[in-house]
Amino acid sequence: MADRTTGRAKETSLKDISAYCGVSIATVSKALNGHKDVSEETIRKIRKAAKELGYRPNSAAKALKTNRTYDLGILFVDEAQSGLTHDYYAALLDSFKREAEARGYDLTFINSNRGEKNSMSYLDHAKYRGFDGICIACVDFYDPEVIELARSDIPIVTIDHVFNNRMVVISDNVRGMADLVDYCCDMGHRKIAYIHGADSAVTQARLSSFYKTTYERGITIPDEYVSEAAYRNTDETYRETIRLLNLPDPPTCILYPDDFAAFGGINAIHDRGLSIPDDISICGYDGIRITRHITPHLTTLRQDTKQLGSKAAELLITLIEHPKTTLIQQVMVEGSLYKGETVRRIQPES
Amino acid sequence: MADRTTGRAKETSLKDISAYCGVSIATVSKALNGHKDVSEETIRKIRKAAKELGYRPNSAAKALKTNRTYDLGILFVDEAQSGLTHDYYAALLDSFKREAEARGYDLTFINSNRGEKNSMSYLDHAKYRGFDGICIACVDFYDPEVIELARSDIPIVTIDHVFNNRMVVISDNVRGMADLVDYCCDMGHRKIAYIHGADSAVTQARLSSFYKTTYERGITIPDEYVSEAAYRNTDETYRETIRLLNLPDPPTCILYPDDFAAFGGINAIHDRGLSIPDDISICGYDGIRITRHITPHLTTLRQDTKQLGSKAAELLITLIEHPKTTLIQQVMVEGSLYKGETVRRIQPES
DNA sequence: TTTCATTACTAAATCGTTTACGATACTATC
DNA sequence: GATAGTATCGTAAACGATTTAGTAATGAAA
Repeated sequence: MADRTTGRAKETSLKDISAYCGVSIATVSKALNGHKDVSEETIRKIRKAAKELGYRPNSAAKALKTNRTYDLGILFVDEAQSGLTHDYYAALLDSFKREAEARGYDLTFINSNRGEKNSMSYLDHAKYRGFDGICIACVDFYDPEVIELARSDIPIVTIDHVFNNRMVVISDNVRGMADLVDYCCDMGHRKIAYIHGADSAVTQARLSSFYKTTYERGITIPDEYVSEAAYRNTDETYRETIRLLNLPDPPTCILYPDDFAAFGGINAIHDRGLSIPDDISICGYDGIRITRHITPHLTTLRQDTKQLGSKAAELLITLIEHPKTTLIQQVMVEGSLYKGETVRRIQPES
Repeated sequence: MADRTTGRAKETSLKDISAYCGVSIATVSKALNGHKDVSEETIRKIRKAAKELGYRPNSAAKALKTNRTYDLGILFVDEAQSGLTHDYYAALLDSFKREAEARGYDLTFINSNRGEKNSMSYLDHAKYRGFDGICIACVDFYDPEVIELARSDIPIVTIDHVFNNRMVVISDNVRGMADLVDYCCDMGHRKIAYIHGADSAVTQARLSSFYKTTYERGITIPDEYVSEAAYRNTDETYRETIRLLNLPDPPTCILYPDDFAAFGGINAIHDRGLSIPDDISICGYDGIRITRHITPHLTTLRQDTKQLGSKAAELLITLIEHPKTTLIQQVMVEGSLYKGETVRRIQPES
């Protein structure tokens, strides 16, 4: 028999098995789900029949009855350039996906079809699909729709942004930036500039850590050594790098918002006829793959995306499966310094 | 009232609205779905109640009844390194996602939880979730499970691999490689080497196009100019590049499997103290973002991922919504040559 | 012999929708 | 005034599963 609307063959259901085996639907269900009040023999019979008839459970029916979908929603907005095509987030998503799937959960993108006839808010969409839990990773955290979602009663884990009373996995940007700055100082640099990314919780953490660490090392950072450039924007870092190089007292080391943006600086430095790291040292941030495949290898702070993603999935699923006993927590994931070759050891001026 | 298993509040259903408005559930359903046998007034009343009570449809119930999920499965296996963290595929997925969501479809990853207690084949999983359609993008196309899926009765679109009687969107690798080779020839190169990727339909298309185009330009390619290196593997391209440079009669131009792999060649060339493009010319393939942000800009063939992804989604959804009238087709998407700066104009030897 | 557990099974309700079909009332036509 | 047509709404079955409560049979304990 074929479905009228899709034209596809009808799938076999519990009813078919029950008719085939001469037992009730309830027994079939229980047998297949491993309940104990079914005899060994009927279990065998039913299992065999299920295989023969090509039975596959129906997630919609199961979800309708149990209120569990074993499907996780991921909010991953790829406006402009952050998102799927962003190495850091892509790696995060990949790791999250792996862990979730290993634990028996599927992944579906959350979206609000703005502009569509039946557009829904993120929350509407999440409720509509009945996600067991949600991961908010790459998004404008001040978007009202995101906040609405974060305030809902759906289990949620967030990455790199703290919401009140919600689970969160954060990359330790304070420690990361401190490691980076410490390394530069250890290499003898005292004139360190920082071109930081656009304002966000992440940026703030890195920026304050930058100031704190340099201060602790007895370094005073002149205002003109610190400026802003959008993440992953090479044009802006190019411009800011030129500005830094033009300074009467230019820095000996420049920190960039991220690895990709660092390429803007690399170009600016080369265009000036200078060489890295002989004439000037640079650092990226993130530790994307390409940094280890260029010469000289880019000095950077590698964020542990594998850990971040899998930990997020682990926490979220624990929260879903043990809502009472799981307490909301905040997990910090350390990155690791990748020394690379773009920071040269210099003799500090006396 | 709260759900016993999840502890979450119960969602309002059509029944609640029907009670609230004093009409039948059927009328509420019809009113909300825009059927014409409901009076304007009751529609208004029901719409208002739905808003007040915070009604949200339940996708599981809808799917159960209608056999339509408005959910698309994507097969996107990220073994080793191809997949989410692969620029080309990530861009593809992004574009596919955009188009699908704009047309009212969600995206869920297909996976077979191998090794898990309830592991399913790709097909089992797809049937279980009831996807309306499937996109197979980045995967081993000779995997028996993939073939089983491709033979099923589910609407499918494939990217870059032709299955019998299935829709497919392919990047024109023949034309792309021809454009690339032609450009190199136009720049005066006659000693062109090609380090191609591992065997696949894509590789074969590029390789045969490479031979055909060079032949047409009157160039004979010695066997030692052609060798293999895995895609996105810089170590292997490094090794092969060194080999090429050691040749008694080395090439003046080297073509790489992809942009990323080209970095292995770049390193090898620099390590030899040679410069690009003054001493040797190189080309990548794909047109990933970074190629336009390094100096010199990498000459490459930019694949139109935006078009590939959106076209795939468009075709698939058309097939889903008009199964009778839609004929299976094969769509070819042209890439575009990005000239960059890594191929130098030379005087061909006489 | 009666009583009580235990085992193996079933009936039926239920989850939230959609939809074929029937029912009613009103209007227009002859 | 009988008939047909139209507009509006309701009844009830169905989708495929889970689960509660209950039945029937068996054996053991009293």
